[in-house]
Amino acid sequence: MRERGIAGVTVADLMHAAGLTHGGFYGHFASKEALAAEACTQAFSESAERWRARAATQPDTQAALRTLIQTYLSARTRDNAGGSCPAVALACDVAREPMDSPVRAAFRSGTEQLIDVLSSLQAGGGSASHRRRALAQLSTLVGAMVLARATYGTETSDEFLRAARELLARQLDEAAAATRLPVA
Amino acid sequence: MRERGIAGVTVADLMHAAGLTHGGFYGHFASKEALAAEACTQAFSESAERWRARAATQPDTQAALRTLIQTYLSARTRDNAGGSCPAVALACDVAREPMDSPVRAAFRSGTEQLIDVLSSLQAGGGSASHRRRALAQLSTLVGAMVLARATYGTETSDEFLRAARELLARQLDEAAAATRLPVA
DNA sequence: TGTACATCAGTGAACGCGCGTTCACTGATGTAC
DNA sequence: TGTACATCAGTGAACGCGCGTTCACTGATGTAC
Repeated sequence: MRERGIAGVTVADLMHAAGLTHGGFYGHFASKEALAAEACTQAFSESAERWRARAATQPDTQAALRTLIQTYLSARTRDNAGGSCPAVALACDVAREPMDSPVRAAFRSGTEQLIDVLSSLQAGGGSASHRRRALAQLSTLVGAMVLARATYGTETSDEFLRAARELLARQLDEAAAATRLPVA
Repeated sequence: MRERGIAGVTVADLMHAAGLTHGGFYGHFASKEALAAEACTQAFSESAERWRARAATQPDTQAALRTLIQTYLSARTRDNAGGSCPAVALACDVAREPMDSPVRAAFRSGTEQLIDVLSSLQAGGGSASHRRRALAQLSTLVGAMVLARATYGTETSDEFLRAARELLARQLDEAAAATRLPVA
């Protein structure tokens, strides 16, 4: 679903992939929409968990954040739409869902999870500033990936990833410098 | 089409909006896909032209860039999906199009137009650095807008816009300072 | 252990709907005489 | 000016297809006696 979008996956496809026939679907889910919402929730949880797990292997939060950025904005992630961040894959779909859609709700809380993980990796400053930086970083991450995917196959695609990586890295350098020399 | 996505608009809708019946569509376009490509091209041109026109009313490129960022990342733009940046509205759709799709090609060259306008508003450094900064800025702009639209109706939606605005503004301040005091 | 029955996940044909596309036709417009 | 004809944008019924959803049915599993 992350790869092809919600509308791009049919109930028959899904059931076939599960080794079943399409008729049995409604024994498991009330509707395709209900499944989409659950899939969305799960994809975000998995993503957030993976971020946390990878961060735990790093010496400090700064290194963790840098690694996350490098991994996220890689050609490998770009080319693997099916297994990567649901925020990128589903954001546009969700933006067009009706306001009361369960998929929308799932996206909302999923996004908050990612923001929380990113916030927890910020250094220096209070929690409000952590959240602000996390939101800005997530925007850049998601934007660069969306644009890199849309321009896939061109040089510009790689350039988007590289430019965003550099921007975020430079920003971290400056934040680190500011922490070491406060108000200097 | 920007508002509802390519698949979200039917040929009958379009023709009805034009005051005609759906049958006549194929007298104007070879297929729905052909129309989508043309609409994409036009939307990007219009967007780039509007950016250029607004920039021309500003005292300098720095002011123009700041104005562009403030206007782009406003609640007004977020709520007006139909009339705003096609990069945001169509990126996800395009990412799922086949590689040889005419819509993809239109998106590609449209994106280059926006990059060129943004590049032309950068101050200091060479053209390679201008392009790099433009790419990073566009990533942040698009990402923040996509996420703000997907989380529409929550406080987080506004926070995305604000955080991205602040990030980009701070970045411009630093670039300006670096230009005034080079290698100081 | 053996038999009858209830349960229920899964089956696959069928339904209804909406969409992109086609096509025979219409009727207004412009042109040739 | 008037008449016959060609052109062609637009019409709207129809087609084919794919999809979400329903439903009567099957057949394996577990339970009660």
